Amino acid sequence: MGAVSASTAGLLTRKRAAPWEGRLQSRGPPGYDPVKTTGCAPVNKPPSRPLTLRDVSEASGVSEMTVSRVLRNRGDVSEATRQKVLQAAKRMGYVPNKIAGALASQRVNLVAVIIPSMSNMVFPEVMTGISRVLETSPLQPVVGITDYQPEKEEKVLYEMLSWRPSGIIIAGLEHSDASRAMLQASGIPVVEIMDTDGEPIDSAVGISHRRAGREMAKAIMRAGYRNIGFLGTRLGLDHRARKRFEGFTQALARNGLEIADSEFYTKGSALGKGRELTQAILARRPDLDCLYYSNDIVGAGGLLWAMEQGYDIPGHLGLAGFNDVELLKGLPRRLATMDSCRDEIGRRAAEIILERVENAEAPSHGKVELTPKIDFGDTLRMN
Amino acid sequence: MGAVSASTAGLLTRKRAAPWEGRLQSRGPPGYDPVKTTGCAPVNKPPSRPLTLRDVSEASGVSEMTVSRVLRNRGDVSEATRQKVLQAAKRMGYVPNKIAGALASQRVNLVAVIIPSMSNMVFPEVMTGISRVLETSPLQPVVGITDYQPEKEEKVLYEMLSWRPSGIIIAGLEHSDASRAMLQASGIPVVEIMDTDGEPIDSAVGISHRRAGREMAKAIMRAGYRNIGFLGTRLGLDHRARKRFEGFTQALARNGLEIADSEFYTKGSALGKGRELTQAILARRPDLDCLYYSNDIVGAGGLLWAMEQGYDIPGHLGLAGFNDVELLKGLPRRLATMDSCRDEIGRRAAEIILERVENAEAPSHGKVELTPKIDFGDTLRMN
DNA sequence: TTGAAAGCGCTAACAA
DNA sequence: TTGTTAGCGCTTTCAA
Repeated sequence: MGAVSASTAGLLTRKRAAPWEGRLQSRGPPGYDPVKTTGCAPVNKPPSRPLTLRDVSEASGVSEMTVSRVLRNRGDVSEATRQKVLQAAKRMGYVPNKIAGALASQRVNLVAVIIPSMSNMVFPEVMTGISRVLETSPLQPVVGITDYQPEKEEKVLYEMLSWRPSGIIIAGLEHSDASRAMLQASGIPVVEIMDTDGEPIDSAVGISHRRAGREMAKAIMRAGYRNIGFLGTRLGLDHRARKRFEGFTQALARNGLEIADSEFYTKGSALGKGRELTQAILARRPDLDCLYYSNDIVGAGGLLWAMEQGYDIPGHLGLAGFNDVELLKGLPRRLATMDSCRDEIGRRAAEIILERVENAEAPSHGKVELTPKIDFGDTLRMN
Repeated sequence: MGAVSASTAGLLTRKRAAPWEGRLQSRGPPGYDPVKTTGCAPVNKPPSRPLTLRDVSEASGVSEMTVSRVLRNRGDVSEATRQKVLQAAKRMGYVPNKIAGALASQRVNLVAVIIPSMSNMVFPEVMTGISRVLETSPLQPVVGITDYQPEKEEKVLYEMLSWRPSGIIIAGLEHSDASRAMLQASGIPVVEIMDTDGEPIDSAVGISHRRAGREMAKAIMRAGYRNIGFLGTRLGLDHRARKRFEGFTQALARNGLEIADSEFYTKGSALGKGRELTQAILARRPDLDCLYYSNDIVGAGGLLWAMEQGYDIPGHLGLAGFNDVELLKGLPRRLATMDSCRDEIGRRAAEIILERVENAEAPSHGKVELTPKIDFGDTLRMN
């Protein structure tokens, strides 16, 4: 997702400042009629130069400053003047220049959101949570993608910081030294999301993936499974998947067990890979009685394949994934999984940014660790 | 997806201007060491005020102007001065202020990309195509989401235009009058994507969804199916789905057929809905011999359900979707579908923007209509 | 090769 | 309630 949605405070509705009085602002298009108005589009001279406040000022016979005030509904302006300005702006199709506004006010109502990928549905869902909260404010999210690469994270971060956003939400706690330095030096609120296994730079909201791995291991062992395989993306790029794996093996180890076998993949359709890898691992180790997948999509592939093969699930073969993706709701059986609290992570992160932007003195929240719950679905014995 | 990736031209590598000489610029972080450098993070005084060019100028004893030149590698600067400036900038952790730069140069290297949603995997895939092309240039995509709502499109568009981007890529050909007016008045290149059934404002890249619907109808009829049902999202919000439906029914009509029954949904897990709706429609009309879905995900749900029920596919029941999503590759059978050319649409759109940004005189490309191909998969008879 | 001056379009702060 | 005056941090332009 990306820069999203203006909020609704209305120039045209005369709504005066919201909670953001004096610190933040927002408004809808003054220069254009509401949706579906037919006819009366703005004057149609192909403009060589974009319109400025001065143009509106001249056209309306009101000083630039007052025009500016009307357009932001700040300060007291007489209703008459107000209308004059609004009409002129609307007629001309004036769109304010935020570049200039931001430079003058030293205030940029953007929140940089830096995430590894958009193809992994987890991140769009986090974005949804973020957007929902920011929509109630004048802040807008702007997204940068890192493709799980620290070098790219560095570049994207640098690029975003050069726009002087009001806050940063960034996935993960692992960053290059340079990235950490930039974040530290930025002087704006930073919320690291998705993970709490590590030291946040400022605040962090997420779950402990080590713990998630441990909990799932415990549930699996409690259900009596003993020969356990692990399937997933190649670890290393994805710190959170790696931490789940670590937590998982650690919990097994505490009970004197270890992973019997594992399969990893790097690219390709996750669902398709789930099939292939499951087939491969079970061909090699037909004695396996439980498979833990690094995410629900590979898990779903495995489930489909295993069902076709007629495996007794969860009786002789248990299956578990991670993420609680929406997609699972349409599978023939509900795959056991663990909610990764994506929506709440997004919302909490955005709330922290909002709070810090409104009150620069507000203290860091430190780590906010959410607790994911196991959903046994139909693919794991329950005890 | 969102603002993505800087390109790689290197301050530190002395690479002089690329094809963008004089019009565009880009560079990597000067103030920070490359990834994983340990130690020597920038000086760590919590900065009350972000650093400016003047700070670097003072620290290096070089005029602001020359510092600016070095940092953008523009104009001739002696190697000695160059090094002095670079070192100072790096040591201090200076990050240039693009707000100021953009205001002064009247140039903003951003391309606004306005799409309905991120949850529909179609759009992230288009974004990937766009990013891949823009990465070779100094332009960066910035995304706005409309949730399929014209009012929101208007707001997002207004918001984005107020940042004075260099170009706009926007999904669809249907916009409110106000939005059209803004696009027209913006004076920047506009590429409407995904659809070619209609009149573009400037350029358009996409496929004809009416034609896509017709082609699928013809293929279905050619294969001998006669009692055809339609399942999908409620039409109206999604113009492209509606156009496919129209094309589909139109082609049937030409052969004296019409849709025997249909089911629509608005929200919920698409896969889950695919199951439910398929069950519902076949319960009501057991005589149906083919189902056309408005997208592959609902189609996949239907396929899974129908297979469980033991339907003879494609013998007694044909199934077809639309979009060619990656996900299908892991299903027990390959659902018949049609590629929507998402990657190419993204790439072509970005290329058009690039061309127009480099050469303001370049003519509009008008409509670029791509041709999707039917993939019969395993769920449609081929004759 | 370097520097000085003049804005870019807007808003903060103050004056009227 | 309205207007005036200075910038915001950078780049353009022109002069040295």
